[in-house]
Amino acid sequence: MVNLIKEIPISMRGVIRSQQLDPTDRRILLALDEDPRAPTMVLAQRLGLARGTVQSRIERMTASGVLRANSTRVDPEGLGRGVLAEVSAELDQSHINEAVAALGGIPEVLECLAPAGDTDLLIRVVATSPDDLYRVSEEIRLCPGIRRTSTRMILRTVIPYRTTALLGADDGGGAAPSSAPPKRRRT
Amino acid sequence: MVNLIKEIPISMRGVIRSQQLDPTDRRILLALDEDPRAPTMVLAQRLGLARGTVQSRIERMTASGVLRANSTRVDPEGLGRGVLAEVSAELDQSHINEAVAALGGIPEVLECLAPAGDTDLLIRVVATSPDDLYRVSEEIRLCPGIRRTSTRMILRTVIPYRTTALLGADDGGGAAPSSAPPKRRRT
DNA sequence: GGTAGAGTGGTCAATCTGATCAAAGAAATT
DNA sequence: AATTTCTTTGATCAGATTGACCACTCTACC
Repeated sequence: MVNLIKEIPISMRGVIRSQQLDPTDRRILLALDEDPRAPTMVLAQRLGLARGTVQSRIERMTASGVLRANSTRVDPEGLGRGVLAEVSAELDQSHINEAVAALGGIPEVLECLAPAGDTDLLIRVVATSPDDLYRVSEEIRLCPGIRRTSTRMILRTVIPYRTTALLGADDGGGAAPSSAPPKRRRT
Repeated sequence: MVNLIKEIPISMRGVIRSQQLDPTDRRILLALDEDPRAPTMVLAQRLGLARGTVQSRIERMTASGVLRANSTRVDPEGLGRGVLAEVSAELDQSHINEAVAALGGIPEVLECLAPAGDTDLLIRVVATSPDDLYRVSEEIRLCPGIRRTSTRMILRTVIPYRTTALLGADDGGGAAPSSAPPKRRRT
């Protein structure tokens, strides 16, 4: 087991994000779900906002990094990668950077997370077939710094990735959570 | 343990997708990473394609379901959900549909996968804090049909979700994998 | 009260759009 | 190989939209 927090310098999660989405941003994002390329004029009319507001909000969100690349919307199945799997990996402490760099060089590696607990990395991968998954898993296992891997194939996506419930959460403003414990009223 | 393949009717993965992205689609998607709302005129010029082609390709991809909702691009951290975790859950076979429906009703549940192996569901969740994560995990645990859960907090995103390597893979056409075993040449 | 930032509505020339068309090219079928 | 079907291309047009700019208003903060 290794401590990845200090050892891995490259991280999106470790970057302090200055932008929090306010209700207007979120309304805009929900509207963009209908048509991600809708003209700002149309969005403004639909949302009852000034056109300049919609424009500047979209620009700001785009510039701030709070939105991932558009290509993250692509279903890997559309690229012939119908098999999804999660690979757990234990790392060798002296080759952490090489391991991560090597993993980043494998196209089928979609994402790589460092969890608390009994494994060092959780790697989300895709493949064209179970046999191809074996190949990808081997490729991962042979990365420098990878000591041990375990592959778990995903049989079904029961609830596809979604954020609309978070965006639509009625929580009054900024980043306050909608599902926080209710405030106690004085009685 | 339960067999989720037959029991869960609602699934995106189970739907047969007719659209496979060809090299032109993929070039367009890579160009859209620079600016997801770039005018088709500009994209066409950059890609050396007719404007009508870009337009019809984007329309086709949009209509086919091969792209997820735009809101999936949102980093939950921008919504105050800075804590990410994976919850493993074992299900009670007689309440599977209720379990899934209940999970779908929890805004912090981003995604729900059914893996092969020793657990029934892998649930990706977010929360505002570790304490909030405890609350979310409890909410999940109390869903009908959930028999046992285990929560693993993600400490760091080592490689953020990305598909560009798959899109940019030089594999000649359609959905053929670029990292498939090389064809044996006759010698 | 003063200041800074955000939102509003308006303006303008340039750019873009959706829709349509005919022709050419590419792919699929017979 | 010939035929059919599909896709791409380039062109056209009136209307829509854009980026940039402006003055004004509103809101939040000091």
